[in-house]
Amino acid sequence: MADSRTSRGSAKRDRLVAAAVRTFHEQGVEKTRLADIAEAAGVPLGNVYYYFKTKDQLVEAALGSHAGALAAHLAALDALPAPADRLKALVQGWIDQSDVAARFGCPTGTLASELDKRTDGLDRAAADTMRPLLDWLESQFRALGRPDDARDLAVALLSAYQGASLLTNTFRDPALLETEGRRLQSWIDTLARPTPPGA
Amino acid sequence: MADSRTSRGSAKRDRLVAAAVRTFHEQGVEKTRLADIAEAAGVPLGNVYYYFKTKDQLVEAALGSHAGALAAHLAALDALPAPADRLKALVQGWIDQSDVAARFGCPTGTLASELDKRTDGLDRAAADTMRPLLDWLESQFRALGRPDDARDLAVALLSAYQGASLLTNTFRDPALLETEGRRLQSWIDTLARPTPPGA
DNA sequence: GTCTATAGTTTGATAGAC
DNA sequence: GTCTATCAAACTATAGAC
Repeated sequence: MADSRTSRGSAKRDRLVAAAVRTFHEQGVEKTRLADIAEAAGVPLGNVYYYFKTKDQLVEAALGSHAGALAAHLAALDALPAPADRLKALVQGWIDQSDVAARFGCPTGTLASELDKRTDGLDRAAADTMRPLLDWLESQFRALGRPDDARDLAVALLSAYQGASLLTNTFRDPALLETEGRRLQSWIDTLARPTPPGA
Repeated sequence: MADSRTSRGSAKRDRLVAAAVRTFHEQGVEKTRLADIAEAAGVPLGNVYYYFKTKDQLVEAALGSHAGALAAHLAALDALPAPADRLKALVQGWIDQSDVAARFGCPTGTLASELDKRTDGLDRAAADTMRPLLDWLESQFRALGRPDDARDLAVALLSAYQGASLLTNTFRDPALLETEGRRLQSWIDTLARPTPPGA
């Protein structure tokens, strides 16, 4: 029968990756045991090793999943005609996820923060996952008529989100991210005109 | 001879706390073994348990150390006459630490991010460490003539720093935090006048 | 390809001599 | 108060039957 194989593996492999993404987000990489992922995916522990030789390979697969979801989301936003609307829609997505952020933080950000502590090759992988978003933001600010400081504004916007996610998580208060998100949306509106960047 | 006892213990205990703060920052809590802290403090492993019954007690002590250092720093900033100068001096301190942030992130922020993943009591302790800073920021914005949105501006400023630290760490690039810090300093300057918040 | 059982390590914590 | 030796639990990873 027609199974749902991807280019890299089976449906069971996909279940394992999805379970890894979810469990790493909720518990962190270090506190997550392979048995947790196996259980979440409904797969016996020993069988995990048929698809992933090491725990690190599951971390890499989780990063790849994040990168794919991000690329798909940005492609959807590109359908909007105005760059300011694209940026504000992105921020709206963050606001809509504020409850998740309050409980577990930003999925990509908390993963990056944890991987940054490592000294093996995986500490640079987080940067590769986040760079496309930063590049996309920069291109939007450029289209918005801010070619000179587009990169700085991209860093400022992504920083504001990552920091607000951290505070929202630490204080378990979704309102922090919601308020900051609305502030960022009106800040984006002011940027179309050549006024100093602000919020 | 006169030893340097604190209210809670001996000089050796202080060395252990200092080593814990440093090692947790550089390696993260989960990846740090008690043997790492013992070695960094020059104390045999078994002796650690005379001062701290569990690893979690060392985490609590590290949080307390962060809280104390923060309180001392804010008290020093209070000597400055103008609230805008206090805020900009705080940001300057962040800029001056950008090299450390590039390598290990914000000491308090990365610790909070990691503790947020826990479900025991320690996940709320990070909030207690960060709240005094948020309260201090709020009082500064209030003194700056922004009583209505002082709390939101405090969240915005601390978020910007925490997020910039995360990006700086992820991309191993101190320039990100430096540029964002300067942007925040000029943003603070614009806030004294009743213009919309921005940077 | 799938799964059970278990080997091999690591590590938090303790016992007990000094 | 200090330190060595070691236990017990947890966890990654593998062997090998099916």
